[in-house]
Amino acid sequence: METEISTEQKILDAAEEVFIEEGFSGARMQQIADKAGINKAMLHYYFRSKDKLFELVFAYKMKQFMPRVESVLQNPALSLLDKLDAFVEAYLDMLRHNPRLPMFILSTMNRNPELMKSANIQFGKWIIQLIEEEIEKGTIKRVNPHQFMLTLIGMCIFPFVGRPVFSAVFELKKEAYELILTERKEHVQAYIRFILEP
Amino acid sequence: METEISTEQKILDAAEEVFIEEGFSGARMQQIADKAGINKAMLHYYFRSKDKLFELVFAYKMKQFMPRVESVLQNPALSLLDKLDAFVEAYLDMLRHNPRLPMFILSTMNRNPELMKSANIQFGKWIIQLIEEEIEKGTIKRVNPHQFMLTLIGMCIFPFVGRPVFSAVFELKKEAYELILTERKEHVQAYIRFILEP
DNA sequence: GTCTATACGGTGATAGAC
DNA sequence: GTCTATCACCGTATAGAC
Repeated sequence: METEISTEQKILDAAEEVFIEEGFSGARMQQIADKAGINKAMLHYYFRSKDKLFELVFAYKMKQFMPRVESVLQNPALSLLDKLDAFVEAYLDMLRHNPRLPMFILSTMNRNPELMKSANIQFGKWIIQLIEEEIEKGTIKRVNPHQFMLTLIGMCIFPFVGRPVFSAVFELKKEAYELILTERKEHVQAYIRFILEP
Repeated sequence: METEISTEQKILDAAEEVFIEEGFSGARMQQIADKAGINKAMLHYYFRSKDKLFELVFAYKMKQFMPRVESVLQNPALSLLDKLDAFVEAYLDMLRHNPRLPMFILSTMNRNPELMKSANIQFGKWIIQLIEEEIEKGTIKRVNPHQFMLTLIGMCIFPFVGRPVFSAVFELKKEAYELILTERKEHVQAYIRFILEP
C-alpha cells in the first residue's frame, strides 16, 4: 500500500523539514540527505546547490503561508464580517497544521526581505479597500484599516511565533497552551465583531 | 572627547550586532572581530568560544526584552488600566529603539527553548492575578486573561517581527510603516480600554 | 541515477612570539 | 594583551566509476 515517492520529492520533503527546523545557515546538506535516505551527492545532482534548494522550499512554503482568500473576498453573498470570519477560520486551521511555518517565513524575510517577490500579494490591497468601502457605507465602525489588519494578523500568527516565550512567561504547560490555541479562533472572531460591528 | 571603551566591551557590542543580524549559526567570528576592530584570536582570549560569547549576548538581550514592570505593577496608586497603559508605553518605546530585538529573541527561543532559564519570569503570574482580581471586583469586563495578554503582547511585538511581510503585503513604504509604528501606541491603548472598560 | 572518493574553501579554536 | 601563523575539522560541491 506504500505510495511510490520520487527521489526528488523525498529530498524536497526532507529539505523542508530541516530548513524549517534549523533555518538556512543552520541546515546541513548531510542532514537533509540522511533524512531523505539518500546520498549527499544526490542533492547536488537534483538541485545543484544549497541555495537553489532553499529557494524552492521557501517559495513553496511562502505560497502556503500567504492566505488564499480570493474566492472568499470576492464572494458578494458574504458580508465583510463573514469574510473575515472565514479568513480567520481557514488561516488558524492552516497554522495549527503548520505551527513552525510562520517563524520560518518571518525570520527568513527579516534577513532577506527581497525574497518576497516569490509571493503573490494582491490580497492586501483588496482587504484594505473592502474595509474602507464598508466604513463609507456605514456598515462597520470607523477604524484605521492598517492598524486593524496588523492586529488581526498578529492575533493569528503571534501565538505560534511567540509560543516558547509566552508559555515560559505565563508558565503554561503543553496542554494549557494547546487549549489556548484551540480557543483562539473564537477569541479572534469575537474581537473582529467587537471592533467592527456598529 | 572619545570615551575609552574596553576591548571586552567592544567585542560584546560587535557580537551583539552580528548575532542579532545573522543569528547564531549565521554569525561568523571573523565578522565579529572585524566589527570590533580587533583580531579573531582575541575573541577566544576573552570569551573562550562562540557558544560562551553567544550565551552572554543572549542573556543580556533577554533581560532587555523582558518588560521590567515590577514597580509599575505594584504601584497601588494606579488602576489596572493605567498600569497596562504604562506597560505599553514603555515597551513600545523600548522596541522602537531595538526593532530587531524581538525577532532575535523569538527565533532563538524557537530553536532553543531551554535558554529561557536565563530570564526572570515572575511578571506573567502577577499580571494574570491582577486581571482576575479586577474581574472579581467588577472593575473591568470579564475576559480570558491569557487570550487577552496574548493579544496585547502580540500587538506590541508583531509589528516588528512581521514588518517585512506586512509591509510587502500591504505595499507600505518605509515612511508609511514608520507612521503606523508611531500611531501603534495609541491604538493599543485604545484597544485595552475598549476591551476592559465596563 | 546512484554511489565513493575527494577537492577546496571556510570556520572555530589554539600555539607561540612579542 | 595583542598579534601572526597554523591546525583540525566541517561544509558545500564536484569527479568519476558503476
